[in-house]
Amino acid sequence: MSFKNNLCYEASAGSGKTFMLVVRYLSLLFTGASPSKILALTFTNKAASEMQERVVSTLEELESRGELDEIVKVTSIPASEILKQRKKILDDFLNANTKIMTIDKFFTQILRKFSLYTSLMPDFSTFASQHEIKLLSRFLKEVSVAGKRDTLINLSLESNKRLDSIFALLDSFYVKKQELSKLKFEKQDYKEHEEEALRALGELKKIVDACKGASATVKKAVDAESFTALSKKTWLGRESLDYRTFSKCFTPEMDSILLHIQEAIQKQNRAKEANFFYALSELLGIYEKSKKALYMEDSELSFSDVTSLVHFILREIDDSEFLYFRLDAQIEHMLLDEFQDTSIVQYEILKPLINEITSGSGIFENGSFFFVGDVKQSIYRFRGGVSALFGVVKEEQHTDVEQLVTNYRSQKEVIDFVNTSFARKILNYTEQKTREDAPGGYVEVIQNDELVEETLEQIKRLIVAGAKIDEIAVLCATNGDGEIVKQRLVEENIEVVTETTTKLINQRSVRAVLEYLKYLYFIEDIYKHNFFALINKEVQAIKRVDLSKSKLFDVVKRMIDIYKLFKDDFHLIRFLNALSRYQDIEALLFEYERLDIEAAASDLSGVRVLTVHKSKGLEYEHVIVMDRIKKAPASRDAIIYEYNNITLENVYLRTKGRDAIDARYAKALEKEKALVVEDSLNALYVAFTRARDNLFIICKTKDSSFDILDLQLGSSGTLVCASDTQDLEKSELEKLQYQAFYYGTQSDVLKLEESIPEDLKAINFGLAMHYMLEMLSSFEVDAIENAKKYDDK
DNA sequence: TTCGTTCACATTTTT
DNA sequence: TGTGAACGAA
Repeated sequence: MSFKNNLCYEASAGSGKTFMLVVRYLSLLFTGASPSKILALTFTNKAASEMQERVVSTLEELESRGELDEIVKVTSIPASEILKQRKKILDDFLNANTKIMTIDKFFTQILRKFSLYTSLMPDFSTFASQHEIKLLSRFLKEVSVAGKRDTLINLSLESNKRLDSIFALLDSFYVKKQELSKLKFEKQDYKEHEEEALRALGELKKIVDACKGASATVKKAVDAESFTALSKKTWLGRESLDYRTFSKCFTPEMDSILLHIQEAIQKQNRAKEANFFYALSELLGIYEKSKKALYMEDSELSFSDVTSLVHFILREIDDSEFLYFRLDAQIEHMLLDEFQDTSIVQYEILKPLINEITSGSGIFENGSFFFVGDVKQSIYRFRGGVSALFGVVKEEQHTDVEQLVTNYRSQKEVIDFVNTSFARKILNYTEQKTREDAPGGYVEVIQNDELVEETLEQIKRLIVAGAKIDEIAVLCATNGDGEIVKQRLVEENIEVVTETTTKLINQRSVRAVLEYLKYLYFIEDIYKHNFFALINKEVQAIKRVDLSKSKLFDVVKRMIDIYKLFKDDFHLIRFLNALSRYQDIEALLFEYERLDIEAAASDLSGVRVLTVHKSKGLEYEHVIVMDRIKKAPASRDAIIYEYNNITLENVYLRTKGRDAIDARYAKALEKEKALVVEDSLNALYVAFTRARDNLFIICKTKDSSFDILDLQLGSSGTLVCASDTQDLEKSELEKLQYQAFYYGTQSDVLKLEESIPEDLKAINFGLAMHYMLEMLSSFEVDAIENAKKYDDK
């Protein structure tokens, strides 16, 4: 096998994706590529640091690592030669400015480099989102100035949407701006269609009125004063009115009237939708302008701002050849992880670079392109990920495709279960193969509406069977579910590590404090009631506090004393700590939504509780997948984006019942629904494939998220947890290796062990220093403190 | 008994 | 935006 310059792996769960990424990376190093010219992009910081660490640890222990054989195969360099070079390669890697990072970080770096093209200062900071309240007020001001207030008000009234949801839609348009630019929206008249529909309804009414045995129901059915009332009638979706309600009065003429009404409504819907999108795109310009003004002012960008700006810079600026040249000079090889989660814009940004690399001309003569992913594990559509991109890109770039089909993670029973569960549900599902030395495993599907209790039972059962507590993971659908499980386990004195991301400000105790402060500030009874509800006490009067005279911290502390609240509550202690960053109560009340601090993590050791989404890329000996406690929310994205492969073909406004009347809309809706089903299937696939040995699935009887899989209740295999003797052997083995490392005779090993920590520290310090100096706004002592704070996230 | 309508109600995933 | 319960009518 020779090195392939343009290669992709379809890597199903547990098939050694990270292994192959590391092999690829190292193969490049061993064939002479400079580490600073290899761009390796991941989606999470966790994955990026894991890869960085794996590269180092693999190099350190290369002679005993499986990667070595694979590198030999890929590079055709003999093992002895590779081992000879190992130390130099490792040194080079540690000393180089490596480019293993998240895709967002990469884009942020590009933007910093070229920020002047957008009149931005390079020291901007990035957040998940911009300051919403500020943005909103700015936007409203700009709308006024532009004389578009009527547009906004009409849009809100006619679509029956509140300002905040309009705002959300604007943002959604902003994110997809580039894709939407191909679609044109025009203003249309819809009133004529409404009149037409009502006129036809009148005819229907006449027939019913003339009918002697007409029931009250049928009379009510054809009674509608307005178009809105008419559009709510459920019979509109019928093919014929020849059914119970109309039966006594039915004439064939009624059906032709029905058809007539349906056509009018369809036209009205389409016209209104066109108007809606027209108005939305009119306001989009203002929205963008406000966003821009705000991020210039605050030097604070959201992730989507960064992406959108980078796209703008690389596309719109005349000098783009020069820009790419500057980028290119630093990148020859590209490795993309989890490619199925990439969004269209992200790909559009990378595309010119990839094209250059795959065409193999100029400085890219020796360049290479490589990506891995698994469309079955695409669960980030809501964030813009388009899994169809995977297939399109491998066609577009004529990439060699290889499948990794052996699962090195799980035992046979788990793999068999996953195969049978998903083979009939996922199109073109490739069966995963079991590795020979993993014939065991245990899977049980349990139905019990007491989800949390059942989960607890299974955890106890695992512990009794000898499972180590750190090797047990509970995967749930939402962060809230995770919190509930955690609390229950704590009650049972079982140690828990929550990896759910629950914001500090969502904690009960913190919310109570906030409600209390809101009451002091706004003096609205609602906050008082909220406060006492949150602390489980009878509502009583709250003593007023002069907020201008007391320090925020003291006010809160006194209040905690008075109400004897939440003793030893870690969340509250964290919150008190965070209070110092707010100057006064106003700053707090208007800014706290953006407080990004996460709730205090519990123990270091214990049962892992996390969401399925969080669990991606992780693995555990024993996995319990718990059904969602609450029922799934109804799909409520107001805009349906219709894709054909990766091209945005059309947008629709989600309207109840419209699918019965409008075939085009029905098709788009069906596609959207299929994608939603695919998302939930993929989420389950991710969840099930986290398990190495034992997998428990706990379903409820109604509205179960496992319904789509038609699982059989029952168990297969035998429940075995790593026994004590095995554990002993294992730890002894580890110990031996460890000692050899320190007291071994090979001097180079010893030297390596000594030099790495220092080198890393020195390198990191150097990088940090360099970066800090870059961020320095002026050569003054005060500026240093500021520069130190800039985080290159 | 069954069909149809209306009303009240519940409600996510994250770089 | 769906969905189950409750109610009303055939």
